[in-house]
Amino acid sequence: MSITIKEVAKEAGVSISTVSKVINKSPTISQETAKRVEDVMKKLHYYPNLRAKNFAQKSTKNIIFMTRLQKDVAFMNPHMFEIMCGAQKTLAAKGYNLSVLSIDSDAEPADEAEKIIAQKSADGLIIHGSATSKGLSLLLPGLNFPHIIIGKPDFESQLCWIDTNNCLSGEIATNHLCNCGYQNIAFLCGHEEDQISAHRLQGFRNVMREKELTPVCVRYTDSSKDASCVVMSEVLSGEKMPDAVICENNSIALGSLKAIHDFGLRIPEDIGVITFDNYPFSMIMDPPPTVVNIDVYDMGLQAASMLIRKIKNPSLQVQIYTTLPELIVRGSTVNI
Amino acid sequence: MSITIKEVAKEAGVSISTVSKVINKSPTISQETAKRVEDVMKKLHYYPNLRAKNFAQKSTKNIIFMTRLQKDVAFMNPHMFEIMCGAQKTLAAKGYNLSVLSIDSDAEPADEAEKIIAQKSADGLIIHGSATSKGLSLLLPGLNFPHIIIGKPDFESQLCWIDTNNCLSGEIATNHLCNCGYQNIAFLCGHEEDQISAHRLQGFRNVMREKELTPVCVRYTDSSKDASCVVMSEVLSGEKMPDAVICENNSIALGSLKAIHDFGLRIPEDIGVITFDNYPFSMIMDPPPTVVNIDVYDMGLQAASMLIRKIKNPSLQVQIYTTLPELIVRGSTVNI
DNA sequence: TTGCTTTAGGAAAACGCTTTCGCAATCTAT
DNA sequence: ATAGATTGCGAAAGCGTTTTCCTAAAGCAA
Repeated sequence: MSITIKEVAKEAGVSISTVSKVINKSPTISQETAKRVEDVMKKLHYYPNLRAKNFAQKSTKNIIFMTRLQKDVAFMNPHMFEIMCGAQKTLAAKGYNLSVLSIDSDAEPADEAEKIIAQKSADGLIIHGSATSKGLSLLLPGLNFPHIIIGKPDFESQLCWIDTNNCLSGEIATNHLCNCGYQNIAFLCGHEEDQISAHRLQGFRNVMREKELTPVCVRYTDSSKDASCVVMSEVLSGEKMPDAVICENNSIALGSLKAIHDFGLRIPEDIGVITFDNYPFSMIMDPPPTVVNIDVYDMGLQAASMLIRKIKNPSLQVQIYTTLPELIVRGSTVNI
Repeated sequence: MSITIKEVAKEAGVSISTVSKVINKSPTISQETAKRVEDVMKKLHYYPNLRAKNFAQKSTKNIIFMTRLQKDVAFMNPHMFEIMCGAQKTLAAKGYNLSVLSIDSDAEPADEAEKIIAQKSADGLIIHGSATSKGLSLLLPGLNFPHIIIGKPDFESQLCWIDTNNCLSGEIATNHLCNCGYQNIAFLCGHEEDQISAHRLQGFRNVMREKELTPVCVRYTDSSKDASCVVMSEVLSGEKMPDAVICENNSIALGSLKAIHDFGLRIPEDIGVITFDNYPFSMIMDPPPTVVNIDVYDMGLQAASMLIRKIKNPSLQVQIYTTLPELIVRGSTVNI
């Protein structure tokens, strides 16, 4: 058997309460006693049994990251893991553990959450947008269990959540183009119902109106390289030639780049291109595109620290944190 | 306070031992009693307190995935997360939890492992190659703690581990080219000291010798698009023109593709290209390359199930599992 | 000195389960 | 009918901590 608080107590000639108090740095123990006990702990390689500790303290120091995982998700959605890494970092620093729970595709997140809470297997929940549901949004507010929702802009609830401001991203992109001197700007959207796309477009329109500029056009396209290449070709053949284009996502940017090359136009001299989010493959695009990015790692950091604050101070009210988009200027835009 | 086994016992008119036995499906309880207790549990929304259970059972049903995380790791190394996802899936199915622990860059993995074990905060360890060390390899065998190492071919120890067979991958790639009819094959390696690169090259040499073919050349290059583009150009300008090239990684393939295009050669008709590992960005390469891939998700599945077997049957001896590479034929090779 | 306050440390209950052991009650074989 | 085996359930100890009280000793003011 491994060594327990009892052995430490005996070896140090004190009671187990005293050892426990030393472990937990209670102020009612004298310096000398504490020192003596600590020395014994070191000598015996004693570490408190976390299971017993959690049980006695009625806490787990465990945070569950609820999400939906499936094969290839890491390839398709690295952002989710960046968030997770950020969260893990903050949590570890605060003495918490992060564990990962995938909700099966046919399971209801609310049921899983209920079970976690009833089982007391975590002190808090970080819920990724992919694992949210109507049921969850109805359940959580009544439960008074620390949690935070990440990145589901259309998830209506009075919960703590953290998200990006895609409208602002659209504004930043547009402003950057204008500041570079581009004036005739086209906007290539993803699906019409997509909230993210809609918000980015909104930001674009805001700035254009403010600057009293008229968009060359706003076009919707499938988020595939081929489809967006076709759409971009049409735009370039249109009556009004743009000198810059905002692509709502990386796939669209990829298609657009191809169309522009096929037209024999130079980027960024003849036409500027800007898109959103920093995907790994954007580095191999030619030229690497200027993007408006959000720091998802930082989102994870923030989410975790909001959660910890909530755990330590349960009376804390609903909080919303919005990560600020950052402009990363690369080869697809330039001052003209 | 939330509801405990005691309330269930009282409500069902049985002792708490009986309830416990029902929870744990002990065969010494009659059908009727079990049914009655289960009904009460449902009615009261009772779930056993996992903290208490873990404490009493001296287990945690928790597996720690030890690795090194840092900003942008999800972008740079999606494979690690695919492994994690696979592991999570198996673990969840077996009633285990997966938690993620990142070893700080200046910390020694052995110390962390020792602490986990002493604290009894997990039943087993999945150790990613990035979080291994000499110290760990010395520590673990003596500890008799269930663990498994993933994907560090140069990590010498008598531990359970799981890995890929890169030599075999090299053989598969070479065989595929030969089967297509390519005969004059060049091989572009990464760094000379890199084990993975060396093994793939070894596989190439094995097959070439076996088929009594002579490599056009074997060249080392930096794993950057530009460097490998230069090297590939040199190869193409060499005295013996290859009709196929094996690129040891995706970056090298990218550079090679560019060089080949610049030379006005057609892929796959004039020259075949094959590389390794299925990165997301390989889909946007032109043409999408044929690759020899390893199913890392499956690696995670396997790792977890080996670990569970070891936990349930501690006398199990050292096991090594090697994932089989799979050929994914895409547009960069063809029968000629 | 006396009585009061402060301080340091110990005794024991508590946390909510599991598990061992024992004991009736029932069944089975003779 | 009786002894032995079997079955179904309960009593209680145990898991390794924390935490609440309590007490003895020390400090202090008068």
